[in-house]
Amino acid sequence: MTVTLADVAARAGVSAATVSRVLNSNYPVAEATRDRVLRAVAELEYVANGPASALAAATSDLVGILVNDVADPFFGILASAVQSEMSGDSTSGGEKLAVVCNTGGSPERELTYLTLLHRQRAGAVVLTGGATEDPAHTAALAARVARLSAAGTQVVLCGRPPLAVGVPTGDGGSAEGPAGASSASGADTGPAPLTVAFDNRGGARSLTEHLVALGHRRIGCVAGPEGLTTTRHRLEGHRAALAAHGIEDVPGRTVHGAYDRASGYAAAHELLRQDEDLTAVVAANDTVALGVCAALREHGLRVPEDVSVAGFDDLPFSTDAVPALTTVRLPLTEAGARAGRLAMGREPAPADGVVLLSSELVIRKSTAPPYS
Amino acid sequence: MTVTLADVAARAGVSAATVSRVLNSNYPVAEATRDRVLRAVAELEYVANGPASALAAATSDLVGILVNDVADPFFGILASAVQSEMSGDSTSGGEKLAVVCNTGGSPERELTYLTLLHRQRAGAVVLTGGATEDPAHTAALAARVARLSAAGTQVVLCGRPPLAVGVPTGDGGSAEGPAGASSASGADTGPAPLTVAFDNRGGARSLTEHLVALGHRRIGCVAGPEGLTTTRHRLEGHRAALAAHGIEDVPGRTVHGAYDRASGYAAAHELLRQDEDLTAVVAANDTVALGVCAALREHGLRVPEDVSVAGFDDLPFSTDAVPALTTVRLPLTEAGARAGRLAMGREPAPADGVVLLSSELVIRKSTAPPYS
DNA sequence: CTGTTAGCGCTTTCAG
DNA sequence: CTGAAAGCGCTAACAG
Repeated sequence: MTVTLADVAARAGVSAATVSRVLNSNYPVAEATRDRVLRAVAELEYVANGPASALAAATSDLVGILVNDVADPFFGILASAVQSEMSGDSTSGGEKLAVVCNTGGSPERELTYLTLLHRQRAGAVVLTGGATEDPAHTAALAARVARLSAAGTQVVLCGRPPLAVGVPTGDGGSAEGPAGASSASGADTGPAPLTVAFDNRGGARSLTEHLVALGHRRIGCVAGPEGLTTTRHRLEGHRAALAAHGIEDVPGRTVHGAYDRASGYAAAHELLRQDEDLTAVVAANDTVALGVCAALREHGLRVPEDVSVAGFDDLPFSTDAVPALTTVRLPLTEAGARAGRLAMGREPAPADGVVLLSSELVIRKSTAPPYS
Repeated sequence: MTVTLADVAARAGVSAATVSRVLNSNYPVAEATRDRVLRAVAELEYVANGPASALAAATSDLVGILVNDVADPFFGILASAVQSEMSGDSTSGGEKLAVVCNTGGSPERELTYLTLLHRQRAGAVVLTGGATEDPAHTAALAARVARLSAAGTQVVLCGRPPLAVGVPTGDGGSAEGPAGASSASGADTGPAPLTVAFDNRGGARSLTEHLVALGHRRIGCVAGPEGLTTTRHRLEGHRAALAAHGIEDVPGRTVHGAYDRASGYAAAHELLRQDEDLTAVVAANDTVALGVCAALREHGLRVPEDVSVAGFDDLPFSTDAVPALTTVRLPLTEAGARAGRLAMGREPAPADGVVLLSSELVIRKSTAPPYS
């Protein structure tokens, strides 16, 4: 049936052990023998059995990348960067199978994938995007991550805050109830989770401050879904800017919604219904901003003459929008690349395990001084 | 160290076989026993060893999705659809690890991933996006796919034409040279590769015909990268429309480039240099069309008053562009879903193994009759 | 319904 | 430098 190591060994006239050694090049083998083996491998079109190697070696060449939504360029860019850094880029022959898993923003699927990856004994896992803040989920996630770490898997969080550590068993409140008889205490805590975070708070703050500096006072805010770290941080930054300038944070001026265009569209309508005289709107991200612009246009409002609109992330299409979007640029590619390198141990981890990437305000055409 | 099946068996007071049976629920087990086992699993926080199962059962729960560029929404949408259909959607407990692999458009990486997936004994693999037409690569790809099929992996091509079959060993020309002593002849050819293809040719043709019907005669064409099936098909459709209406296909009016914005931007400048009087431009896809629009605007040309522009794919942002893009809608989500179902054997395969999905012309604001 | 018995294909000491 | 042998953790016949 399918060609095995033994077949190759037989054809090359050596032992299986030798074939294994040349294939993994982790042990000295005579030049001549190596050639013979390699030839046999080619002739037989041998393809190693990954599961078998993984089982025997207790480690696999699989590394995972979790994203909230593959169809969203934000994650696509991040994933692409992480991935190209993880795939053994022809440097060390260590071919890694870097795979991206789509959670669709569902906390359950996130946990499921983590388990699946753990099952496969993945060498590393990077979790991208904002984290759900529900306590039960946070606890479950921390537990999964701890187990992964204990199993030797390097976990890297990218685009979300560091995980609260030291969450041992026996916590109250959690729905599940893993009982006592667990493994030994302490000891094997594997590699500590690392983090590459964005300065969402600072970015949002400077964005709103830009608007305030322009003269805006009645600023609407289309925030992301509630219960997501990213949403909270951006909102906090926005509010901090408002507070710093003595502008009242009117509740009705903030609306929550998904990170997509439809949500921006609906939110803008809602915002306008609450307060017809808004002079500016900060959106949860660029995609949402596009939806906001569309809704505004339908109301006969011009951007930025009548209402200024700002996005967040600076995705590629933002520059093509009409008018080009004022936004906050997040170093997505750098973040992904560093997360990938950290995961592969190709970059020294910072002492506190956290890399904070700064954001940059990008002023384009969608914001201007208020008309009236 | 890590908890194994045996540990669970011991704790539950049963044999390993029984634990395996309740975990895989593929064999009758007494209710009481099952509960006992499940409890032990929970208490011990047991996570099965995937590689070990895969080795013993000779199949893994890994399924792969190859895409040219995760950061491109076209692939993101496709991948997302395929993936949600592949992940055991809570129906049958069969949790699959659906992973997407980013080839970055590189033929070599495509082959590498195929090998890696084969190594992992993936249960299914879907290859998305246009295929490279280089003969050497096509042969290598066909060989890899044949080997995957022989290994029992269901291969599905999505968004690319069916693979030419019957490519046995001993072909001339190929760079590599797998020698004789291969396996037995014929016999175990596993599941035949399936295909879900788009009607790129027809879509492109109707798009150009729309332009011709509007009165355009000097139509520029920004085609995708050469040597890609998708590029060739769309170009053929465009030319067929031209020919059908007796319009000369001036060579200088077609420019090739990548499927990205920058390429559209550069191509439009190039096109304008060749022929200042172009009245319309059909772009390789929507993203490219955006680049074309930007370049046109820089030239002081209005869309669609001075020059009409059309895209392809109908990605989400096309409707938000100003003006909204006339384009050809490809049923991306349906294609991905069907490919996923086909891969999982959840949908009967058509007799000839090919599902052809039709495209639909979407007329919006970026095309209009020529000015002069 | 449940336990026993063999491996799955590879890596890895441990001796040559 | 190379071979022999002992599993890695799980599944899959077979017997009970």
